[in-house]
Amino acid sequence: MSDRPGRGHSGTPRRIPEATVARLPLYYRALVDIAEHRISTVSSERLAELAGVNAAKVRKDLSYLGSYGTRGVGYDVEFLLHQISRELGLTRDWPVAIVGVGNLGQALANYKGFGARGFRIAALVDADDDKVGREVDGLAIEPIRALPEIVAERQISIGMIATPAHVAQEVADLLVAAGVRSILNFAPAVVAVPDGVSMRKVDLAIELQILSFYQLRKGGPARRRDRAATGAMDVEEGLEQGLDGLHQGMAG
Amino acid sequence: MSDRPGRGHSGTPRRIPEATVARLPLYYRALVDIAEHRISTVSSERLAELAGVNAAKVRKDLSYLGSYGTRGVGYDVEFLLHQISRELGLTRDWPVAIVGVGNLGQALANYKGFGARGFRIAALVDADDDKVGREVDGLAIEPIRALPEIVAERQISIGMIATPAHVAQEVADLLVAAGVRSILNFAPAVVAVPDGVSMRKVDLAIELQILSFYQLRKGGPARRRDRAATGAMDVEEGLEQGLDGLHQGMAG
DNA sequence: GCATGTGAATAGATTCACAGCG
DNA sequence: CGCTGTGAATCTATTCACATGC
Repeated sequence: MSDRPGRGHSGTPRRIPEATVARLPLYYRALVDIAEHRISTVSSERLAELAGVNAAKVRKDLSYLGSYGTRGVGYDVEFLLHQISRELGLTRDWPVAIVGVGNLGQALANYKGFGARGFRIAALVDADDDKVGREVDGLAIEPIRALPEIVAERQISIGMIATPAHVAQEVADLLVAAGVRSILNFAPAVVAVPDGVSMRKVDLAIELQILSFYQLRKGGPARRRDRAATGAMDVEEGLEQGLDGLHQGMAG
Repeated sequence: MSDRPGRGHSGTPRRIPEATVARLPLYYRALVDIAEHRISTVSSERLAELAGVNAAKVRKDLSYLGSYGTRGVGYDVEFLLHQISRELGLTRDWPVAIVGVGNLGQALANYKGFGARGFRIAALVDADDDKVGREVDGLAIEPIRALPEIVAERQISIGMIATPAHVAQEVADLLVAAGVRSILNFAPAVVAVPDGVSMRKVDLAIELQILSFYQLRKGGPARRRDRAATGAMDVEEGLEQGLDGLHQGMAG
């Protein structure tokens, strides 16, 4: 935009737009899939398809990381995978602490899908002393007052808030005071953090309400008894078959 | 190319920007809190504080719904609450089906926090016949092949995908074929749906990777007292959030 | 020739700043 | 006055379209 961002591999710290950052994980996942199929090169078009975005966006996004493609050919899968991993910090270990070991906290603790790439649950913490000492997935629950030591000793970098909403802010404050600078909040509450601390939220109620908003504006609200005319949206393939692996492990 | 309210619709009077729609639930929640404190009027400034956004945004957002405020005074809490509820469809009942009753599916089924306003779990479905018949939170697990009847009879309007990633697309197709037009996907996979179907995703791995990206750029493993840097995210402005006593608890 | 990389054009969201009105 | 409502300005993101370079 103003000062030459560009060309270089010199130490220019390119500024990557937030929207792009949010899509890098999609490219990462798509590339992992592609790599597993032993495919060595991929076009922006194909990558876009697998990531569920459009090709122009892929090219623009990847161009922020550097010019890693080859004109007329595409992107080298392994190389691009490596670059994106590096940008996302997936080559490191990120110890995570979960605060609040209720239903959700336990589900998170059992979630195997994300331990895979560097995110490792290193602590389970709860304010309820009755829970302290119990094990979940091989990890003992610890008292929340031990947070400062836990964070320091295990170098916790990410805290997940899985408590009831009314203590979410309090927990966030404790995490920040203990030195955590990245927080993922699952509690349905607005939580403020100081500058320098990143905070993202996952809020089921909000998602449902957004869906409800749009559903309301579609043809007919759910009241419809006759699902009549929907023949149009039949999906062709016969999916009545297998569908085996639906069991266990949460999504992922 | 996925959701988006979209075309071919009878004349919608106002078009509400997507970003605004995504914030309405925040205002809704803040207003519920305010109402519980028996406060009858609220300014855009105060509402902004409680919702974690800024006042200009609140006013602009609310202006899309109509001019419901009073200059020099503020917004009538009850009235605004009613308007937003109506826009979000929270005055109706939205039966939800959860597909995939593993760890996450169960956590979702037990999650009491969202049942509060109209979202009611009306079906638990799984492909694993060993699970069929078992009860979770008083609701019996049913076979996925019964989906069409379940959706039709219980007027399911929202489907949640809580299966492993490799069957997510298949499940989405089944939901759509059964008549579901709003989907919330928890599986870490890109899922495509036809026009007219809304689909949102909640992806833990993506959130963690985004946090990891920004954490990497915060200059080192554990530094404190730092300003600048991040640039992109971090929560809106400082707000103190004074309300305590949110109701709805999540997780046990 | 062909797919990337990127300026330019467009669309969308946020913020500013102040007019308008109770 | 005080606070909403909103055009205008700004900033961010997406899309277009084509020159570029393998």
